[in-house]
Amino acid sequence: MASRKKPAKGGLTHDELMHAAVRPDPALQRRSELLWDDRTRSTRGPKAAFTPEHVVQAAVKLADEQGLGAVTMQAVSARLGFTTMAIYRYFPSKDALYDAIVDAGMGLPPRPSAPRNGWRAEVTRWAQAKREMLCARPWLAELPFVAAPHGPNWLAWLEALAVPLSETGLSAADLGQMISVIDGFTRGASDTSISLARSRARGISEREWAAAVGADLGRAIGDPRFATFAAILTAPSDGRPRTMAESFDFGLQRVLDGIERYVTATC
Amino acid sequence: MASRKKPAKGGLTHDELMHAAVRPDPALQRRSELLWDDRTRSTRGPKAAFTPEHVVQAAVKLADEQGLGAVTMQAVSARLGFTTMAIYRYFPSKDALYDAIVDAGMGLPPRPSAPRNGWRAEVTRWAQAKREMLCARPWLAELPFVAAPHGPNWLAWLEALAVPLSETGLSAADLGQMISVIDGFTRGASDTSISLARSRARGISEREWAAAVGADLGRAIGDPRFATFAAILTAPSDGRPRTMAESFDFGLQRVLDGIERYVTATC
DNA sequence: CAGTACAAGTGTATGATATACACAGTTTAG
DNA sequence: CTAAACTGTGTATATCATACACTTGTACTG
Repeated sequence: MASRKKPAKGGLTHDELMHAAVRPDPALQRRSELLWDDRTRSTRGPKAAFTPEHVVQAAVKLADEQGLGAVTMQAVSARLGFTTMAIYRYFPSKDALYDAIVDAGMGLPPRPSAPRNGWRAEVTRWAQAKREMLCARPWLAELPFVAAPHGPNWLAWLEALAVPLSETGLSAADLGQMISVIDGFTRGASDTSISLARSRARGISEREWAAAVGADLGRAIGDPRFATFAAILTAPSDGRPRTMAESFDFGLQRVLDGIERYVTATC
Repeated sequence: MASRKKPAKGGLTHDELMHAAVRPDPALQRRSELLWDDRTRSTRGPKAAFTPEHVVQAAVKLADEQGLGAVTMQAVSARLGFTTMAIYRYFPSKDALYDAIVDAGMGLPPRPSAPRNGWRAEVTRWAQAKREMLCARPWLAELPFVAAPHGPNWLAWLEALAVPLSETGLSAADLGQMISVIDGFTRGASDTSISLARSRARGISEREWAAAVGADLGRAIGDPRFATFAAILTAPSDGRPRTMAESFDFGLQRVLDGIERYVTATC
């Protein structure tokens, strides 16, 4: 019973987070190490029939094909042709396996485009790629993303964003802020598309999904509590309907406008 | 086995979503109705010992105190003093209960401030309030938010954002876009704070949490693959460390700058 | 007023799941 | 050669969601 009612705006600063170097508690430490360590194989005992990598791949495939719910220890081991408990030789718990498939599922970010087009174009490419990655693996968003240890692929995505952003000439502190802004926007603004992708993976058609969401939103129409929002919903289209990808790009450009203004004012 | 590999950028437009009025599939429809219907009590049979509202409150309290994992049908019913199966008289499944606690957990948005301060100030207030709400109930972000039916509180938050935004004079279509931008940013940019809040609810101290995350990020330092990002991490502080709330506000102002620029250019 | 149809809470059963634990077989350091 | 260390297996347990049948209470119907 660990009830805490304190508001979450404690005094923790960005610096304190960024520069923390203390050893974390052993359990988390262990989970993190599984993402990084070389799994140096000690010599004795029988050769392992497979590697943690195989386990992760099997789990990712299951999640891709049948959703995160299908990723059970039994299903993963069956997929590998072994009994349930065999997996525990490679991952100490299901949570540890989840950590691993989060990082593996993210994959690597796209390579920077050959002739550098300026930071805005590169950042746009990055955000689109990240959004597409999230939509291609909608189960990633079902996991408590940020809570999981940040593995190598995770860092690779951040690096791929940091590189073009650095061209702006902003200070390191400001760059850190802008990374948060862009990454946060990208994740948050992809949610609806992710939801659609998840439904699709479950065999629900786009039409059915839109009908369900539309019906929910439609409850606002006629309800005086939601008059303004309803007016936005029911307004006649302005003639150029947008796909979700186009909507995302539109929003992204607004965000980048804001960043650009800061860059111009600062540098 | 419903494997789909198609990229998620299908042709679904914002309009098609917004104006969908078809009836959704019956299961989803049922779940949605539980959030809205008046639960008109039919006359026969014994009086119900409690109401769905009681169930939801018990579940929310459990989640607040011990995390989402503590919300089991058994725990909720025990909290109400009844046997496990009693709950099924009120909610047909755990998913339906989850839908209900998502909406209940969001609560109502803050009332608009008495003297209108202009859309920017109001939107800022809104985003801060939403962020604080998410941090106060970090378990909300563990649920597949957007996938759940959108209940009355959900719509109330959207309405509370739509009202000040309408002052900008943007078209309905653009307003819809801006709502997505702001809401998406707010959710995405709160993730780190939410993660911290969740750890705190589990009894992990701020210091321990920072140590764990810091250790993960610290792996980038010295690794040539993440040189740029590492440089940002290790750069000396610029003298004014920021709390997470302050970081959020900074990012929010950049986003609003971008929106403002569009407003100025358009209206 | 009688009785019956329906509703509410209960008890028990089932199947899925994570994971602890002890075991048997395997390989190699010493 | 032998024992230590490791591998996969089999079995057991605890926790859940949830189906189903049952008992009891209530108020509408005749």
